[in-house]
Amino acid sequence: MPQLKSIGHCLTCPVRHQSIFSGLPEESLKDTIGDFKTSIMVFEEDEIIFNQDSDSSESVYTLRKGLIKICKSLPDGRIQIMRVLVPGCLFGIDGFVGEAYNHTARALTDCEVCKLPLEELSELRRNNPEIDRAILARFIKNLRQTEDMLLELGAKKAPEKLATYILKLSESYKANGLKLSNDGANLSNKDVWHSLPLSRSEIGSLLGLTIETVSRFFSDWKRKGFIKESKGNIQILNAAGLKKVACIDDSCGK
Amino acid sequence: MPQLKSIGHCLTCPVRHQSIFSGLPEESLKDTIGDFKTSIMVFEEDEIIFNQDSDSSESVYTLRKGLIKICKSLPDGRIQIMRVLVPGCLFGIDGFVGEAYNHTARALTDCEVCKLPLEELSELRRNNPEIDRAILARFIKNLRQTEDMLLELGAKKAPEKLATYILKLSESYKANGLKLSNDGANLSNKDVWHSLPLSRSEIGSLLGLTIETVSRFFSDWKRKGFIKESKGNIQILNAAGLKKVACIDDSCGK
DNA sequence: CGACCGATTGACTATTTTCAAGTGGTGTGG
DNA sequence: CCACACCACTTGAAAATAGTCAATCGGTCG
Repeated sequence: MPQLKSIGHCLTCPVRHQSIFSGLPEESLKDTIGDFKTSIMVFEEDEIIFNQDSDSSESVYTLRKGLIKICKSLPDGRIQIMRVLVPGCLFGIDGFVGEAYNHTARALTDCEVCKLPLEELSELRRNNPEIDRAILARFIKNLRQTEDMLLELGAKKAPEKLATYILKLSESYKANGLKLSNDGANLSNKDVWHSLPLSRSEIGSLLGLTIETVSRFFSDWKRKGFIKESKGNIQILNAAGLKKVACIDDSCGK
Repeated sequence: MPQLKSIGHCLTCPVRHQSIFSGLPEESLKDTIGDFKTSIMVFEEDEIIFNQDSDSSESVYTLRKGLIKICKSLPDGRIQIMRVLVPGCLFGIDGFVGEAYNHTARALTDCEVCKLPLEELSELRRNNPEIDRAILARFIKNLRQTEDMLLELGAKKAPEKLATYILKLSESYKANGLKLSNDGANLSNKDVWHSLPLSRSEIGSLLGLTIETVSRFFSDWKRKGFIKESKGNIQILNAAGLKKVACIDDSCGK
């Protein structure tokens, strides 16, 4: 069951510097959003934060801890994952037009979420150009990512989609300096492992493929020495090889 | 060649009531945006309004006349159409973060476009809650449509995609009361024809299919009496049949 | 130990693409 | 006015791609 953990305090928020309030200097933070009350909620793995169609959108959320998947589904039950949220992500921004959410948010791992009442955030936005810009920027980034994904799904073949996914995953780890989990002993410092946030079946659901297709190409690339995998972590051994498969630059069969 | 036609006048704009200024009452329109200069530009079929990556975004556009396709492409030349704009649509809103556009806008037919300098629109937005809301609402609608499309491309099979496309096209004609072109003589008043804005190849590019696949299912449905086609116009004879194929409600194999 | 679950693998099938040939309408030039 | 080229679309046959079904592996947990 989702649970209210506490009232949020922006000053001590673990994702303060990734949040939409990151543009505000420490000293004005309190004045600006001092009386702005947010609820920290805790969700367990697989619990739903909000639901496509059925939930009406009265809140906007920021992910503090854990991972969340944003999904849509067809009447017969097929599921498409639209994107995966990492700590700092703003979501549920659909709400600004005050209808139902257009998608479902579901906890991929146990997680912690900061819930912002839509009304108050709107006002905050009106009075703070910084915050307004931050929200808008996220909006646009979100739209761009969704468009990029549309190209992936519409134009690419299975191996291209998969290779692109692995490479982008790795990119995003590098960019955010996220946890690179070394699982112990005999690693050179050039060995960079990334934890795979999604199961095979979820990767399939993200890329419009079946679990078997995902598995086959991964196996293939392991045999070819492109990647290595161990306990939910993945290592890219031959990025150039993957890039050639992925069709992300001119190295693909132009 | 794209050509400057004239300076825009919002009061006499053909899409004034679909535009982001539609919320402003006639009398305040002049005061609010009186000194706000826009350029009306004319593009011929297939000309590019702006280009993915190469063009930096300094303007936002409203389509006044004609149709535009928003596309992205892969390095090897494959093209994905993201959406098709109809008169009144705002586009190029990427620009609010001031980077390159994330996609290419290309004239599907000869068309007329109103170009709004980004700077001025931003200011206008700051000072007019109405306009701000209108822009935000379009943003969200755009994001939702893109997400919906992601589900179409990721989760559906060819016939489902195609049937959905035809049905949605018909819906949007009904919703907007757009031109239903009767091509002449012996039509009962129940015969509603919709002009098909896209060629077979473009439909394929929108749905991630080849031209042949599109053609085959259309032929199939003509034989089955689901649809009829004549000179670029299409008529739905059996919506229920198409819906069953489309997987848009519970009638699909749940 | 045994049950369970995610992942892998193989064999087969279905779907979609590719390649190639043909159709039909439109417009141009002789 | 006809012949011709051109273009979008259609159709068929073969090939590639991805999905389905089923058996199996390997790890984890009670």
